[in-house]
Amino acid sequence: MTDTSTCEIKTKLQVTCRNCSLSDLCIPRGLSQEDINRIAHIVGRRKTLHKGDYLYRKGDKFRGIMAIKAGTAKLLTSDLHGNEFLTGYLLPGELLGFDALADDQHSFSAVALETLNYCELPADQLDNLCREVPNLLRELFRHVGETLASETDVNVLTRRPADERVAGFLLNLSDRLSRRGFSAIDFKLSLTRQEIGNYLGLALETVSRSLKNFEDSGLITVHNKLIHIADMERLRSQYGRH
Amino acid sequence: MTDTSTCEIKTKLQVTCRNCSLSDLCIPRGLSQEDINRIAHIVGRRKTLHKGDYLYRKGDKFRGIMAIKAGTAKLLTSDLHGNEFLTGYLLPGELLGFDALADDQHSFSAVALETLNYCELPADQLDNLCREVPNLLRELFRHVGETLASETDVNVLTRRPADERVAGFLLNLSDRLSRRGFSAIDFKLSLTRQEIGNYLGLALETVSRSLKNFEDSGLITVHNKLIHIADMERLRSQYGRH
DNA sequence: CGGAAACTTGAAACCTTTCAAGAGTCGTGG
DNA sequence: CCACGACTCTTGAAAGGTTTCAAGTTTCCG
Repeated sequence: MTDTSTCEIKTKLQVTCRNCSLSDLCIPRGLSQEDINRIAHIVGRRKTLHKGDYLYRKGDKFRGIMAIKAGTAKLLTSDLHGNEFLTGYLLPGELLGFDALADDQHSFSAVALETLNYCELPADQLDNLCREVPNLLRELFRHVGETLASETDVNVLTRRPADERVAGFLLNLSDRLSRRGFSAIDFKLSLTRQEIGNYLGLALETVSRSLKNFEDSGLITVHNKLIHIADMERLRSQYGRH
Repeated sequence: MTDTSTCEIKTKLQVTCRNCSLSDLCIPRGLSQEDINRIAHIVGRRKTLHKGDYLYRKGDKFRGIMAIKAGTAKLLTSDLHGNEFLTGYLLPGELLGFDALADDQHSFSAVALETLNYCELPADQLDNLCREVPNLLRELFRHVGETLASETDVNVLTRRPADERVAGFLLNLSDRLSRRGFSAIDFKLSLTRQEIGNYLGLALETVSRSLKNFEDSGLITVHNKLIHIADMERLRSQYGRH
């Protein structure tokens, strides 16, 4: 019993932004300790979802900005003909919800790719909070800007040949993971080949073949969803874009 | 002499947001008359550029948000290999500069495609102005959201076949023009086939062929850069996405 | 363990690009 | 005002990369 309650206290403590291991990564970067405290009691407690659960659905009213604490998510949208498009892949520490900024309702659906933890900055308190914490506004804008930039990256990437797209995808992932404290050379893809292909505008078979190419060239090793980057230098120089 | 000075006064009056013919379209939408007045004296006077002039260059420090009053502009970026990418095409009444939000320096270059008029909301006054005019903040966020949404649109579009991409480009243009009071069925492309192709991830010859296809099908007529949409219904139903 | 889903691999089909040549458009200067 | 040259656009044919189709293998999960 005491064990359980200790555990509960720990969990509660973890909920606050101040103690969050991701505090440098999601919103609070660039905010003072005082700022963070003020945000902490407004950010909702951490919530948990499971694989396939929706964080929100296309058309939903904007509820707030969400920060992924653990797990990954994908963003989906579709056109009239029923074609589905995977428009985003979110990692722990990344923010989502900006797709509702234009008209207050989401243009994407967000789906958990595995068990997922997140917390939320409620929309109805954003205004007040921004007034109280001036730096928060700048941080939010910066995040939207990053979202915009990453959208452009994919945009530019999909005008390149298949191998470059897949390599760009791996390098982008590697970069984002390492910035968040994960390994830059060993990671697991939560997306299927089909989903990666959808994201990059390629057939799933082409993704498979590109990965094979890289493996044959000694750039990476692939074990199903597990990727190991064996020669980052060469991968970058052959296929890198920045 | 009196004539000239009258003309000058007119020009000066036109400079303020209050009298701007685009007031419903750029920032002030959703702002009260009072709000607009407060913005008006901060927005710089209208500036003029000519074809090929830069509004800003990739790497430039963020100076502020710009609103195009007359003329069009393109957004360019490039990768390490020197490949250039056209990532945007801006019409009168549209805002640009958001590509500097992430790290305070522009990730695109913005180039005038013809004689261009614009005004500017200076970066160093954005904070103060947002404090004074609470609705402005929401408007700005809404605009960033729209920029994000249109980026996604292109993203999704470039995963479709060539004809659909070109049709989507025309429909998008038609829609944006009509929302700004221009004809939805007769308009001039300021971009070359090469640039359209770059924007859509197609060879310039493919753009030319797609336009030819539409013309042969009676959907549009083309006279060099002049486009006339002859059968909007069919164009939409065959190639539309929303 | 068994079935469904995911992945790999090969070959043919298809769409888009590339290459090439000619026609049209535009701006400038004689 | 016409001519010239540069740039843009069109059009055809061949080349090339990616997709589709198909079949077999592996992985995952109940």
